[in-house]
Amino acid sequence: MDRPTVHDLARHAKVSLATVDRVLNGRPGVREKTVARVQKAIEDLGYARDANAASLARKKPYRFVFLLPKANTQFMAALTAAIKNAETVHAALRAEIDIVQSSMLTPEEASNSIRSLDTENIDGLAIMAPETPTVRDAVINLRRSGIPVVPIITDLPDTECGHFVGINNVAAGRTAARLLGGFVAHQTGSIAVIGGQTMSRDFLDRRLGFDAVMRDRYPGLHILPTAEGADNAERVEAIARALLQRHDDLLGIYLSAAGTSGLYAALQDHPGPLPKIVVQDLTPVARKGLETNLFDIVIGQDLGHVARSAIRVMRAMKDQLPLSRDQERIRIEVFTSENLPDP
Amino acid sequence: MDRPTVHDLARHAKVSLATVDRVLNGRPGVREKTVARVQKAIEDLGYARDANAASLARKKPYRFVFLLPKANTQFMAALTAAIKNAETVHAALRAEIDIVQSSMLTPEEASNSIRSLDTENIDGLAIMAPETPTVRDAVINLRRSGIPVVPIITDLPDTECGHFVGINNVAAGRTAARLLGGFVAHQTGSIAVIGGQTMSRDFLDRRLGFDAVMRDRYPGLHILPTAEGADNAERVEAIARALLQRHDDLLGIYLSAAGTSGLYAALQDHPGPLPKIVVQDLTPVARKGLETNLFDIVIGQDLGHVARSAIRVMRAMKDQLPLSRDQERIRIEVFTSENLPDP
DNA sequence: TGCGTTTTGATTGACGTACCTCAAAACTTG
DNA sequence: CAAGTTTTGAGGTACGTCAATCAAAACGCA
Repeated sequence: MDRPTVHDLARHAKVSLATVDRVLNGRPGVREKTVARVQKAIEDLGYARDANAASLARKKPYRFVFLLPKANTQFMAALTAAIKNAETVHAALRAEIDIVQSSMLTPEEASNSIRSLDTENIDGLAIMAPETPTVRDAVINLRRSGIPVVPIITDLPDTECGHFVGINNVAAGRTAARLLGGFVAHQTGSIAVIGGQTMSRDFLDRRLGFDAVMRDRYPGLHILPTAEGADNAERVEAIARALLQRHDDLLGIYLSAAGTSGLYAALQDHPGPLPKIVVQDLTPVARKGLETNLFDIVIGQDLGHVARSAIRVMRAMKDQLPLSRDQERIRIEVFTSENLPDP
Repeated sequence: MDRPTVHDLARHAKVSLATVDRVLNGRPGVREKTVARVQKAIEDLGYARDANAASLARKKPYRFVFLLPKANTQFMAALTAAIKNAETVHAALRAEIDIVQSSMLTPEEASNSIRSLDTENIDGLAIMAPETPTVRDAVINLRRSGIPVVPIITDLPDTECGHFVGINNVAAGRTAARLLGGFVAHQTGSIAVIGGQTMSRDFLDRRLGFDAVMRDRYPGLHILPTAEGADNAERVEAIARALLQRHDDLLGIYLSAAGTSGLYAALQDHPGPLPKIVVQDLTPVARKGLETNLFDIVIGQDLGHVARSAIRVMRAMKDQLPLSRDQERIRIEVFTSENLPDP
């Protein structure tokens, strides 16, 4: 009934402890046949490494890297803060976290920043990057060389990563549409969507979901062509001012990317009734927007949960531990001024 | 820079390892003066027990009890399932979980079920119970005798428990009001609230929040007197049918307690347009209600998170470990048919 | 002061894994 | 089949805590 140990593995596979250890920790010098025998024993006995004993015995801490795009947004500030905080909380896991921020505006920059990582001394990589072929190749390379890679915030499909840590962005867009639509469905008029970086998968997914629900559930509303805010507050502000001025039937705006403070500024000194506003991510200015009733809904994700989950997932991948899908699922959060958590 | 160990404590407090161990694990036979010296050393060095080493060395598992009201609702079924699941996920914590369900319909029953626990062999208690003076006294008794107690789902204020695991129910009610109000605010008509057990603090808090937001933000809507659904599907069904029949200006219903299947049944065969529906807790029937568009919004909380968090909190209290408020905060979830998680 | 009692010290062996060394055995290759 | 290389075995130490033992010291009390 007790959990099997390495000793049980050795006995069952008819090899020595040293060999089991070599297999478990990927050390060289074991014939394939023997590796297979040990792995069969792992299967047969349902062995799972005792995480407590492992991290106790381990001298060197794990070295995990978070590779993030360099952007001067409140969202990125909140994300890096959450990662740093997770490091201290997870001190028991003996994980050292490096946050690497590098410009990823072009596909070349993005894949270069992946390739320039010191892959020798890395136990895992959590990455937020645009989905381009070069990025995909660079990530697949890392995976093939045995390094756990976990996409966070924005998914990288078809990169053999196995697990994405972040919300379902299609569902987030759908939710935004449902709430915004529900608030204004009794009227006829137009709805605007302000987007971000075109290469960014998360933004594309959200728009996809938003458009689908608007089309199917609220056909009476007119969706304006998506404006490119480029995650930039000034651009977003200009776009928002133009929208407010030119469309007197504007019922709602969904800001599905960064640049929230631009929208806030535009709304702040707009005379007359405001459209319903849904924005993405509970940044400080988004919170202020809710508190001042300029914004109605904020769709978000718990960045602390994202950071902690990414660390757990990298560790589980590194040590071939099972992970609980249930615990690692990041939930879409819906904030109004009524349910803001304490800052 | 390394974390201090028991050896450092012993040296700093000028006592032996054995004495440090006695203090740390509450074993008898240490003078108060010496206890104080050791505790000062803990303070000075910022010592925190290494959870990995502790759970590795520990022979006997922790014994935690979840004391829940006996009720044949889908919510309770989901809660017990989540607790059982958390036990297997947290196998590494060496925690054995007992779920005790006992009737708590009267204050006497409730406090009796607390008193009848075998407090000798318990390392912590997670409790969901109505807030009555007798319950409060029983809980305070437990706390005074050194047993960690954690209220879950519904809070027990003023019981010296230190931490509540569950959502802010006032905020949940406020959120329900904001969304329901937002959906119907352009019309005039009435809104119904169906409640549950009167003694239940969570339900009272939700109604409080709901009423406040309705009053302040949507004064045009008429709130009908709260109907007592008693967490019972048949009663709720009867109430809902009566509401639908008698109030032809009924714009929305907030079901803030159990009995969701009754509401579902009443709506299912109601001819004509339906009011907007907000229900509490993502039970199977609530999910079906969203999928079939009978319900609009479900307010919930992640029961898996509640169960895991309660276990972590009990363990932290038992071992005097610090806990991360951030990680233990349970978030209010807002579900629509657009963001239902995979079952 | 001497007695018994309480408090403290010194020491030891788990717990399950990581990581290291050295030697023995099993293979390969010419 | 000998020489070299690769693979395997045997064994030990360490990680930080728990839990227990036994002896020594400090204390209270007559």
